[in-house]
Amino acid sequence: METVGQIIRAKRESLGLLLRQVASYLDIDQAILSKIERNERKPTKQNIIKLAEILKIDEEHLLVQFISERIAYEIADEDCASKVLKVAEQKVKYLKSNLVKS
Amino acid sequence: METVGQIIRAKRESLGLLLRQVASYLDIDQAILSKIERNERKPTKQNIIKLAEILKIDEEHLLVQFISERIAYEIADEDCASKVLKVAEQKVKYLKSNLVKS
DNA sequence: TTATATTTGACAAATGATGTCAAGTAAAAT
DNA sequence: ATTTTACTTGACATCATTTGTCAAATATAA
Repeated sequence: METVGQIIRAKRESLGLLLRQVASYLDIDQAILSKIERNERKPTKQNIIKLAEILKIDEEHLLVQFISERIAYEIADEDCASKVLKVAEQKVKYLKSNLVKS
Repeated sequence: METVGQIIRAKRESLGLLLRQVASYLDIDQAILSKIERNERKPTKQNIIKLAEILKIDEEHLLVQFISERIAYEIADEDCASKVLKVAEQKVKYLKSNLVKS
């Protein structure tokens, strides 16, 4: 299963872009991008949005991969991980139905 | 839908326990427990485990409520929340199948 | 070798999590 | 109506995590 870092690196290389080019577009140091691609650092949501732009990846798809990856790591060590996700879905539905406009 | 804070407060009151009694068992200030019960602070996982003990709540049930609540708040504002949870489930399965013993 | 690209680790700043404390409020008992 | 008891509130401290910078080390390619 491909990680977000792997997706990014593969796409960046296939486009022939350098770390420093992409990093400068994201306005971060290339060291950080290098670490993001090797799963040593986690990108911010803004990083993901910019990366989707410059690498021509569907933004929602990349965001879904990113957030679900974060959640998966959060709960992978719990016995009840699967139950947690089911209950979370119910809670999300409940929260969305009661969302107040900011 | 009941929050973890509400579950805890209801159970504590039904057992006739005081904030300071339960807080001392958790080894935290009663101010924190008061805030936890009113969803102003988030309990730690250890808090939850101790709370399940002293309040005679099934530990796994309370943990599931706690973790899923955290996740639900994390993603409730995303359009793709439901998709995120589905993908997260796949990723969890993948991670669990590759878990290395510590 | 030289130049270019990437990786690594030490460090710093900002943010968030976690807790203490004491003063404030509310409710109940005397 | 005072006093006591329980709870709430907000200012503050401490510590961990996140997020970033930078320069040296390494690897790759000319």
